[in-house]
Amino acid sequence: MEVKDKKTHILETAEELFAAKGFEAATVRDIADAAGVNIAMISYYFGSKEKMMESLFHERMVSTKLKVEQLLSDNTINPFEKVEIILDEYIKKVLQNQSFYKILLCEQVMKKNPEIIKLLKELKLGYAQMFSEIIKEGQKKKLFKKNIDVVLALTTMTGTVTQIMISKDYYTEFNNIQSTSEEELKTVLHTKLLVHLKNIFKTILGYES
Amino acid sequence: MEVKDKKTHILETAEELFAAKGFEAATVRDIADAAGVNIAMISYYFGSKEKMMESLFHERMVSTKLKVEQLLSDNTINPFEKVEIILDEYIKKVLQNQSFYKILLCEQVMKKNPEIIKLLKELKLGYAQMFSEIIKEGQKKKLFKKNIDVVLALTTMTGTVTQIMISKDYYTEFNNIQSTSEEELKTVLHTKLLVHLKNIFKTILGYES
DNA sequence: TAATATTAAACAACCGTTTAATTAATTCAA
DNA sequence: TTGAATTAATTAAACGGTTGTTTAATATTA
Repeated sequence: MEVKDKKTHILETAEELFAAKGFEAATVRDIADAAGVNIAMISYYFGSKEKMMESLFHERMVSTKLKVEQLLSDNTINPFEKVEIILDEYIKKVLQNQSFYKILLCEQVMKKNPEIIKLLKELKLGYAQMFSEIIKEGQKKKLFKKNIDVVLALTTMTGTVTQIMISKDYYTEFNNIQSTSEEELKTVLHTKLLVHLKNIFKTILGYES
Repeated sequence: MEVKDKKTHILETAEELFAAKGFEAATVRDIADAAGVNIAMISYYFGSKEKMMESLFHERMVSTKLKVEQLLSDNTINPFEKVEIILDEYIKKVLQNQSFYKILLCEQVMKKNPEIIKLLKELKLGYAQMFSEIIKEGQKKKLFKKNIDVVLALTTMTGTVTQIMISKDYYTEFNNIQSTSEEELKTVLHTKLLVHLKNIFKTILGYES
């Protein structure tokens, strides 16, 4: 196996264990064992356990921003369709990278690693700024109402999707669909969440289709 | 100081440290030092660090269920007003017990302690059941629409409020209100969240005031 | 006097990281 | 293409420090 593949493999293993046990409880021995490498390799490759976590965040967060930026400048799509695309992309991303978003959630609670909270702040404010411009565009075209709370709107999006992720077992149990496979459940949740959030955002934005 | 007061004091100190550092990172020495007691007192009073955590959850979760149960059986209040009360009470509770709800959030992610996830499951499903009955009542009176996804609705409530709690610094920064005190901010957030969620729930329930 | 509360010290186990030795891969003149 | 020289990768073992918990002695209260 190549060096880069090995680093990636360790990072993916660490991601799963951090999500399942938390950063502190997932020991470097756990991670090394699960990845099938020597303990010393983690310091050798990443410098430290903490820097490994930072590497993970860098790895996972670079790809996020690009798509929204190019979406923003597309004049052939109307503002609410842009919102729909953002909702769809976000739901997809969270459901397909649940481990990382679990880690992200806990990291937002603790705010312990300065490098990570810096990265997160940039991403969040940048995201809010871009979303804000879509809203402004919609307001100019008289499609959206005035005085929309951008952060509150995005909070409902991230909050709802994140919350479903960490409590999907209650969802299946309450709705008696425990038998469905993980992959099926993802599809169901994606569809349900998208319809749910679209309706909510129509209200938030004052948009009438 | 009485024994019960002392136990409560330790538990409150632990609560703050668990929320700030996480369960693993907050050591019994941290907690004992911060509470001004000997390390051995934690095992003496609670049995172990883990059981101390369980004590905290028992302590914080008993008071939650009662209010909603008596609300349910009150026939003088119409269904949407009941929903409004639930929203108001939940927002208040989270904003006033942020440390606990941060711990709760992380614990939902990890699902490590069986005793806690059992408690949580009971509470969540019970809550959903009661909320479901309010919705049924509203549907019978032709106030709410059919086919309402109860869990999804509650998810938006808990998700939005929880997410605001862990990212309120972005809220203040984006809206340029960093100068406001913590207590003022709570009031502002309570008001904003309540209006925001009321509108959302009108959509979700199909209720027209 | 008996039960309870509190303490400092010690316990074994585990933590993340480093070391020093060994193996594997790469480089490059012949 | 070969084979010595150099660099990189991998290992087991050890490092000092910290972890949650317990002990045995002392102080406090009933």
